[in-house]
Amino acid sequence: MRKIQLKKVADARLTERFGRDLNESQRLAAFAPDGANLILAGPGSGKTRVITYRVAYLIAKGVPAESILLVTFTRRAAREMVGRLESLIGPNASRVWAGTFHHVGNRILRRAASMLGYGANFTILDSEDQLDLIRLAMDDAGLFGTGKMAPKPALVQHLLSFVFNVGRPLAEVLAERHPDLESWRPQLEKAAEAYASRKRAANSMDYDDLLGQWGRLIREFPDQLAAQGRMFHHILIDEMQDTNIVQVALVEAIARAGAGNLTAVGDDAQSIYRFRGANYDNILKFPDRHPGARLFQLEVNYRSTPEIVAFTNASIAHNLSGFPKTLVSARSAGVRPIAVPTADAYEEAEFLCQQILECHEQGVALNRMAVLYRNHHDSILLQAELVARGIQYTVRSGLRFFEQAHIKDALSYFRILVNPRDDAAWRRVLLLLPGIGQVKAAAICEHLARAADPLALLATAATMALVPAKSKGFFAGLVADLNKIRASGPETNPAAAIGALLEGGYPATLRVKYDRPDNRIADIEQLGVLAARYESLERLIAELLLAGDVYGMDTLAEGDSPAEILVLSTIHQAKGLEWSRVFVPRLIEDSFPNYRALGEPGGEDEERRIFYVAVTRAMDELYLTYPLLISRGGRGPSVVATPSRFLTEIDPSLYEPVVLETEFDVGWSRPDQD
DNA sequence: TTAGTATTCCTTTTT
DNA sequence: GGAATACTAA
Repeated sequence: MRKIQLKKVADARLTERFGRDLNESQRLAAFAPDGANLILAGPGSGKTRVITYRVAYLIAKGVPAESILLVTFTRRAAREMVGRLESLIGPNASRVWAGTFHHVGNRILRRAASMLGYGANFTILDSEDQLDLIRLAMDDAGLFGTGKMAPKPALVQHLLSFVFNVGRPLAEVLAERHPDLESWRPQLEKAAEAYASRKRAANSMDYDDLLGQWGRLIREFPDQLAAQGRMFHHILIDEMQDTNIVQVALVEAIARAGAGNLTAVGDDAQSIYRFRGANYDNILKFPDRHPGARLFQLEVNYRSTPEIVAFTNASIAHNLSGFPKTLVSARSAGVRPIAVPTADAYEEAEFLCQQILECHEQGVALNRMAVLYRNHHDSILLQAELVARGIQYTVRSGLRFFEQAHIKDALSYFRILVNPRDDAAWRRVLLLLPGIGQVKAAAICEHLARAADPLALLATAATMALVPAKSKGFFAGLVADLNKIRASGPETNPAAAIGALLEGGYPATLRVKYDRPDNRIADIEQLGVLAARYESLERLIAELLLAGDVYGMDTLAEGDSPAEILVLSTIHQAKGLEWSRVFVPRLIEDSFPNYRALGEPGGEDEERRIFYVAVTRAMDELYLTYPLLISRGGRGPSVVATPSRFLTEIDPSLYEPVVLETEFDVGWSRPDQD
């Protein structure tokens, strides 16, 4: 009785909050009954709010938190949802299964690994590791040394991943996207098999396997499917438009096996992950796949001014595919978006900095502004200018923290200890030793892979025979280092493992091999600080690899970014976020839309959706800049750039064109003294 | 076989 | 203007 009473109190408080925080259509969506629900939510329409309130509502109704699966697209989105949920319902929030598809897959597969022929200690391969194995697999399949130009490993990797994520046969994808590679098809198929078996032998999974093996689990083990159906009583999918066929098949199968409660949220106009198999048919055809599904539409934009909303509506209207829709701003009038041509990319960077400083003087904190670009490369010049002017910034694009060479080195030592069959990690560590190159490393790896316990085999005479004489000392050092790390008890204390690594021979290697060694060692020390938060090394490694949004140490250092840091981000990374002032640079043909993307079927529409995502991040002011001249990478003369079609196609009354006037205010030129 | 040098080919976006 | 690849000398 008492328990019911408590719940009622919580319920009443929640109901009050619902009434206060949600509008009518948001409330209807959040309170949607069981079954299949589709919530179409335009930018700024309170999508995140609706999902979190729905979860809170379900829990208040008595659904156990741990029986709710909330799949988001990025880890940042997951974290944000859990955070908001916590403020709504308290610590119960952390019991919800919230994370990316890959994240959830990882959690499930750790438990079920042995059923699928993996050890629970399997490693997750990042894209560089994958490339390593693909290269070897291509060699296995005889793609090299044929006298003909074989496709590049990176291309093959992308191709195989794409084939998996769209769930179509290689032959079909090849015919449609790479007819030039048709003649390589038999070898490519062989390479795909070799790659799969190499991964398996190394007890490793790539990102795709986290979905594929999960799929295999529920296909081949009906009791597992049933168990997951029972386990996930309610499934909510965020950013439905970015899911691919594999992901949707997974959750729909689980929902079908269980209670059938599936809520999908998204906006087809914001589908920007086609390159990895996302198909917005998943959202458009949701009603067909789930007859009787309820449809909710949120079309009031609380984020942006009417001027910005008018601009974004006009932009996306140029896409013929997708649901026609018109967002309405709930805000009072502001200023029109501003379009600024600059002489060249340097002037563009200068203008951005100047404008950012001006906004700052008007009282807008730096973290309420962001520069959002199409390509990571577009940020380089700007970064130089920001440094020159002493403006603090953080970059959310390019190399991720764990992808940096020295972090990968450190992780490889640990990966070996967690999963001694991890071929890619062995290779990396061995290549650090002087006198050992690709060939010797491969020989040693192959020798070790044959053993039941590769670590035990390491110090034997048979292994030493494979090591060239001049490397024997270094090799012994490696063995000692590994033993030392193992002795530090990394299973329970990952921070100690990093301490042990730093006391061994690796720092010396790092100093010889890389520039800025002190920074890199500091990075590894920072990794130790992060590691202290994890209960095991295995956990740390997996989390680091699935933490897609961790770019620099400042993000890693914890918490929200301080107020005085400007955000530089790719548009893809900016999804779901908002800023008072948004700057979109490099709006010229070839850059944005990306010329390569234009060559693909449906490419222009996809690029326009990316543009749409960028401009809909702005709350108050939107700046669009484009250089008139662009230099071709240092060499060759500058060429005249064409302003992006995404700008020129829009009714000029919807934005304000600005002409930059250069003030020649330089100290060394004083006409009066001539 | 490795390591250092020349050369080519780029370059989208992410889990 | 940078990284991955191919080439060449030791």
